Formats: sequence, structure tokens, C-alpha cells
Amino acid sequence: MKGATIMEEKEQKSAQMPEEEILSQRREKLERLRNEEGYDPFVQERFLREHSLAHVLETYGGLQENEHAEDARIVTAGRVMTLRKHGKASFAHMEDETCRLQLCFQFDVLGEKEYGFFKKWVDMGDFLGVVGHPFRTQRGELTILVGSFTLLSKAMRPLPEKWHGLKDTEVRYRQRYVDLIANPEVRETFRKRSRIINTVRRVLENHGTLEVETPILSSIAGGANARPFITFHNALSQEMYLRIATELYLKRLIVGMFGRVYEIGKNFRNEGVDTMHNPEFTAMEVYWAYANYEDMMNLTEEIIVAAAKEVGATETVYQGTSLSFERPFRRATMMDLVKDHCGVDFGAFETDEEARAAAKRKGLEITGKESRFLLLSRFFEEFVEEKLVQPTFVLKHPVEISPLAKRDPDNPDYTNRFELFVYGKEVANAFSELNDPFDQKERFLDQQAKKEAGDEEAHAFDEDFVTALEYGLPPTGGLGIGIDRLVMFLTDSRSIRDVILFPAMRPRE
RNA sequence: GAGUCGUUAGCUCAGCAGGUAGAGCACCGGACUUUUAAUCCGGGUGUCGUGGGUUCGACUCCCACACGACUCACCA
Repeated sequence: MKGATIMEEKEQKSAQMPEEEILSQRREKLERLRNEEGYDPFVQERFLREHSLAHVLETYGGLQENEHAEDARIVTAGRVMTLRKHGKASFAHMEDETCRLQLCFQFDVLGEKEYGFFKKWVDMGDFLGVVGHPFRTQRGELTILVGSFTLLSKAMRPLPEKWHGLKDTEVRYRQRYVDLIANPEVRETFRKRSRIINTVRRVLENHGTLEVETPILSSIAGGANARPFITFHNALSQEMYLRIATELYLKRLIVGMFGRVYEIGKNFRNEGVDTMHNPEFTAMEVYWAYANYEDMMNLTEEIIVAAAKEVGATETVYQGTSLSFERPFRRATMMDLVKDHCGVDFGAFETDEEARAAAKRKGLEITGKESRFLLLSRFFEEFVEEKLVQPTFVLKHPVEISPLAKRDPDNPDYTNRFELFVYGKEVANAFSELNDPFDQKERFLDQQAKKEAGDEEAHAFDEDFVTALEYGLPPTGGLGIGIDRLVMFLTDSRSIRDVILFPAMRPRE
């Protein structure tokens, strides 16, 4: 009976997937470590680390070959990334969140027991706490000569290959932790992301702007043209939406006497996924009372230039193209840009017919119902947008495509609005905020008509927002910046998935 | 949503006129007191993405599906 059991186990074992075999191999090793040494790497708690590896590198970088800093007592910790076990002297590279440094384990220094423990039980991927002193090897590498060490935790799965790293995009995005272990440059990108966001915050705080939080879950998703995610609140028994923008809530706060507010947070849009779009993305929106869109333009420059400087990308190369984030950015009206790029002067059109005729001549497909204002934006999208490589402010969008922006008093069919384009992509959007409740209501009605006509991305009618405007919104400048895209351009990242730690992926199987 | 390409060992990749796989690293066993992708000796750990089909025989050819990458469309 027992024999049969063993046979079954053997058969089971031989039928195991290799991955499971590796895991069970490591589990067995862990068990042996527990039984033979009475040591459990998973019960270890704190290690009183005194030095980062970067500190060691900086402080003892001046050591000459074979020179030892005998008096130094370094107490540090990290993950074992390479391992070269020799007979009585072994080397490893250990990595912490600052850098990678070599460790040297010697029989003479550690003694038979501890050196034997190292050789027998320490594997790639394990975490070690180490006490020792720095020296420089004959081959010239700064190294810690280990006087004693503690096995702080064990890796039960093999690390990706040390030379080629982890390339499989699917694994990189789905198991970002593995990507982050294997590819230090990925960690660097996300550190830069954090510094960019901190810089945005710092600039805004310097201008006395209050950080606030507004609802992500709400019964109306407004403030942008986009399809929302719909969810359901059981207790309230009603459909709810994930926000597509923070705009309408933030402006309510300006009505509520906060002079300057901003929010950095996730927006959610139920649309396509590609290298520039993730269903959830991070946006910064800021609103300043008594300011206009020109102030926002200056603020945009200040924020982006500071962020670029922070990560050393003032003059940078994005995917092989030079980009300069030096003030001032180019400024041009949408109308002038269209005129420059395709010789069509929308300022000369007095009727929609003339614009449609121009569109036909340029090969645009039209239904015959478009206004000259809508066509201006179509021309811009078709012929201009992708050519705006260097940071460029595009000004004065038509009212028709700007339902929340204040009209240009000199030209009321257009708005005091701008979008910032970089590498042909929109990075920021801003305007003097519409504060006329009657005009706002009209524009919501116009959007509602578009929605009823089948435009799923038309604005929702937000009655309470109109009520808020009726209480009085001061003249206000508002600005939104797409943080992910900004990070992409400042870190030379090809895909938005490379600047989002856990990008949206289809579930496996 | 459409098109193109991809999916082979833990990782990076070969492979094939159709005869059920191979390298390096990793891993397991051994040697070695200064390595640097250490070296040397021994070991291949795989339902070749999934499901069908053609065939005596499929990792290879055909079809469908899944997932991913890129391009396009919508959008930030």
C-alpha cells in the first residue's frame, strides 16, 4: 500500500510541469533549511539597516585596488542579483533601491559554518542583511567584504535571465514586479514619474493652490466628451459613473470660495486602448479664480518646464525626435495654423457652405450638415495636429467644440481656450471658464441634443452645475494636463503602458 | 472594431522538405581562496498558446479561438 503511494507520488512528480518542479525543488530546499539548520527565512522581521548601497558607493568610491576601509562597519541589505560561488571565496552582487554593489564572502573571514551556510542556502533572488567593510578588489570593483550576514527572505521562483533581462511585454505588464526586478531602467522611469508629479504639485503649491479630492464615483460623469464606465450602487439602487474629468466639481469649489484648487487623480474613459490611451489615466486639473486662459498658458509652461528640468529633459529626444521644453512655447491660433498648413482661411468664410466646399476640395468626407466651426477643428485634426512636434499652444477653439469655455469677446464664435500639443499629441487643455449660467445651460442643451442624436461622447446635462454657476463663479482660468503623456515625453517612453505601473490588460484565459 | 506579426524550457532565443525539439543563462550534483555574463565535470527540467482538421505521422501545413505587440479607426 505504501509502495503504491510512493509510486503514485513518483508518477505525479514526473507528470509535473517544470515550473512546478522548480517550485517544489525550492520548497524542498526551504524545508531542508528549516530542518537541518533550524532556520526559517520567512520569520525574519526587521533588519536595522544603517547604510544604503549608494551611500557605500559614494563614501568609499575613492579606495584604491586592494585597499580596505577596515574601520568602516557597513550594515546594509538587499536582494542577491548575481552569484559566483567558488571554493573558499565567493562573490555576489546585491541590489537595493539605490544601486547594485558587489559582496565578497570568504571562508577565512566567515569561518567554516557561516561560509558553508552561504554556499549551501543562499540563492539568487534572496534578500540578505550584511555587516562588513568596503574594499576595492584587484580587478578594481568596490566591494563589501562580508563579516556576517543574515538571510532575510528567500525567493521561491527563479529570476529572469541576468543578461537579456525580461523582454516579454505581456509578462512585463502583467507581472510588473518581475519587470521591476529585472529591468532597472523601468524603475528609473517610475521614479521620474514620481518626481514629475511632485514637481507639478510643488509649482501649484508655490502659487497657493489647494489640493482637493472630488468624487470618482458619481451619478453624472461630466466635464469632458467621453464615454464613461457605468457601475451600480446596490444600496442606493442606482447606476453610477466613474468620472471622466474633475472639471465640474473643481469649479463648484471656486464658487464655494476656494480661490485656487487642483486635483491630481485618475479619470476613466470607456474607449480604445493603444499606445497613447489607457482606460484609466492620471490628470491634473487646476482652477484659479480671477485668472484667465493666458494665465493658464503661463502656468502650463511653468509646470512643464519645471518638470522637464527636474528629470533632465529640458532638451530631450523622444523616440528619435528632439524636443525642447524651453520657455516660451510657440503660440498660434487654430485658424492661423490651419491657414499655414493647408492654405485654407476660415476667417474668410461667412457661411458654412463655403467651409464645406473647402473641405470637399481637400478630400474630407462630410455629411453636409457641418458648421464652418466644426470643420475648422476637423481641418486642424486632419492637417495640423500631427505636425505640431515641438510644444505648441493652439488657441481660440470654436465655441461649438468647447462647451465649458468662455467666448472670446472680440469673436464670440470662438473661445478663450488653448490646447498644448507635443509630438502631435494633446498634453494640456485650458480655458477661461464659462461662468454665464444661461449660456452654460444653452450649451448643455446643445450637447444633450447631440447626445440624443447618437453622440455617446456628448456632455451630460449637469443641472446642479448650472445651479452652482447661478450662485456666481468669479472669472476663472482652468487647466488640465495629461500626466501620463507628459511623463511619456519626458522619459522617452513609447507606450503609455510604460509609464503606468499596472496598465489595463485583458484577464488571462 | 479591422489588418499585420508573434506565442517553443524559469528567462533570451534557434529549429523543421512534416519523422513528437536545441543553445546560452537559470536550475540540480561535484571541483575550485579575488570573480566580473567566472571556469571545469555531470544532469534537459518541454502536452512547442488552446481546440479542431489534413496526414501513417504535425512544433512544422490548414481552420477557429485566446493572449500580446504594432498599424489604422475613436479618444487624452
